[in-house]
Amino acid sequence: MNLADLGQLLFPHITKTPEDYFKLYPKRNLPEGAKVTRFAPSPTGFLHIGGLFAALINERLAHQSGGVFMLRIEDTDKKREVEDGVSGIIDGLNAFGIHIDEGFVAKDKQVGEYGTYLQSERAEIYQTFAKDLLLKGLAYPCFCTEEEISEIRATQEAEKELPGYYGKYAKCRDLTFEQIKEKIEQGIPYVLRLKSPGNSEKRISFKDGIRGNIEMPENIVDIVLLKTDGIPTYHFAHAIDDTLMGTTHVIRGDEWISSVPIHLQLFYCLSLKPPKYAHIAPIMKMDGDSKRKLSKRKDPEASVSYYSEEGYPKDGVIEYLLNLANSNFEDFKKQNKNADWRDFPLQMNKMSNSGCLFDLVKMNDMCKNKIALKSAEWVYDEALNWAKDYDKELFGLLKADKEYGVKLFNFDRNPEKPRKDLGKWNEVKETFSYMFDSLFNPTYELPQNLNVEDIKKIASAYIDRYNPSLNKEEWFNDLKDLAEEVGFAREVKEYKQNPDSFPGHVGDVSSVIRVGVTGRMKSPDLHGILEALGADEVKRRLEKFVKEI
RNA sequence: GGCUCCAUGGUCAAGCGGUUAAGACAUCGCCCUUUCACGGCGGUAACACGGGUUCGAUUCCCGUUGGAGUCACCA
Repeated sequence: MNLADLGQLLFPHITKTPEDYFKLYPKRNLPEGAKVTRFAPSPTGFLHIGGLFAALINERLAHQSGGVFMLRIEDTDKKREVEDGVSGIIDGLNAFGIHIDEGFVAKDKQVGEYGTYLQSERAEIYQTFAKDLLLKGLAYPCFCTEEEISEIRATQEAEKELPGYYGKYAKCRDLTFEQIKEKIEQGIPYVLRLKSPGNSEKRISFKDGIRGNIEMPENIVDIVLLKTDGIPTYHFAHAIDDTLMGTTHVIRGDEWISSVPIHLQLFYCLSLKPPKYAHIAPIMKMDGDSKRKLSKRKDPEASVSYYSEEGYPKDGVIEYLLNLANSNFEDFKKQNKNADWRDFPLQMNKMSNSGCLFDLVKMNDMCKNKIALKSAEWVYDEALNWAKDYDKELFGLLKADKEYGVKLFNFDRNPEKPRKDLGKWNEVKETFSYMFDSLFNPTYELPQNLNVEDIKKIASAYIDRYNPSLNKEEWFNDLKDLAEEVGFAREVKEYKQNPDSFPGHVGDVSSVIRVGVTGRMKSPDLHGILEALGADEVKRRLEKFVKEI
């Protein structure tokens, strides 16, 4: 068969050659060792936490080495496409501080010299390379229908043979030019397949950046290069794009690991140098008593939008992910308490190669530590910013009085003994509900060791007694005076020595006031709370308390 | 089922032939303390199993078992 004729028949519109594209996209001028990486999602509008994880690893490795991190959109499957599926992904990445150098940086904005970074707009490029393969006798059109393919599959399954289009099953491999021409003229749809030079006896090996050496049988399947619509499959697009874009390291989910033989073969057939590969283990969750990948459909926490909605501090999420990637991240944080996560030297070879369970409890703890170390102003700003999108009521409350808001977040906030009661912003409202009149709806959890008479007596006595001008020590001394006046022990120690001589001690007195004012037995620094609330409000609340219990 | 990867406490994990088998989260107890939180101290808890190799295996090899991924004109 004359391959040139075939090329003309199948690709009459392709006039360029691969060489033209190599000239168009020259080699990058980057320092030695700089990594060029990419995150290449389909535009489904959904950013999976595993996707964020992969993007983070790629971004870190690129930027740590003075390289480039790209965002390419793999929209070669029309069925999966969602309207405006790109924004959700970019917004997610941006929200978590993943900086994109090249490719899509916003919904309709691409930057970089190696574009377009939208695969559906690169059809001509892929077809040029496909034609080249065809001309070299390494590709052929296949007219098999879906039914024929599944029949082949069925017999292979019955015979316990390797499934796929190859060897004797590859019926279209040996079509003559005339047969092809006739089918084309009849308008029968076809795909372009690779004429795999693979040998099932041979094995290939490669070095995975995370998993080390891996050995697998060579690919022998005549995989689809171009689909019926002329758009490439992932495999083919990967080989072309990552070559032209100068990707040095392909770091992706480990569901791709079994496709590596295909990819290596593709590079071989195209006479191109393959990139280095690294495969990231998926993030799992417990389902009954087996592990499984976090699922988009079943698990709300699979989506990064979940973390935004819940109000997890962005850096807390990223740091948890970094900790999952390299467990020595925690040591680094211990030594560099306030360091930015970008200062941590991430190492690819320290990544785990089996999927880990996503531990929301641990992440929450990391977030608590994160928030505990920040200033009250920062907490106020972040909480406000979260509330703006997710809690209108809280937003109104915080917005109305910044000074008051900052004061709340400042309770017990000192650098030596930071209070850790907030892990995410959606906990703010409940945590501080008693600090806002409109949210204050107490059920009064009473101290079990006191009788109601005493509680009423103490609360009543304090109604007109609170003096906001007292400092903390003076204020507490006054509480001790009050304790004494109602027959309680002035000091806790005193009470513990003679528990039978007193109905309670000064701590119980403060408990009564705490419950009266906040409705609960537990709270941060009571002196601060009273001060923030103000004498009038304290009085009002205690009056209400005495009346209602 | 074929191919591939993985296997240390409940979870994330150090460990690379000789260790009292780190650390963090969770959990329990004690201390500190006007409550809570923080903090301090301590406890419970692990090398899947069976064979080798070796003076010696958590560590190396082989099997078994278990788990995960993948076998599309989806990425």
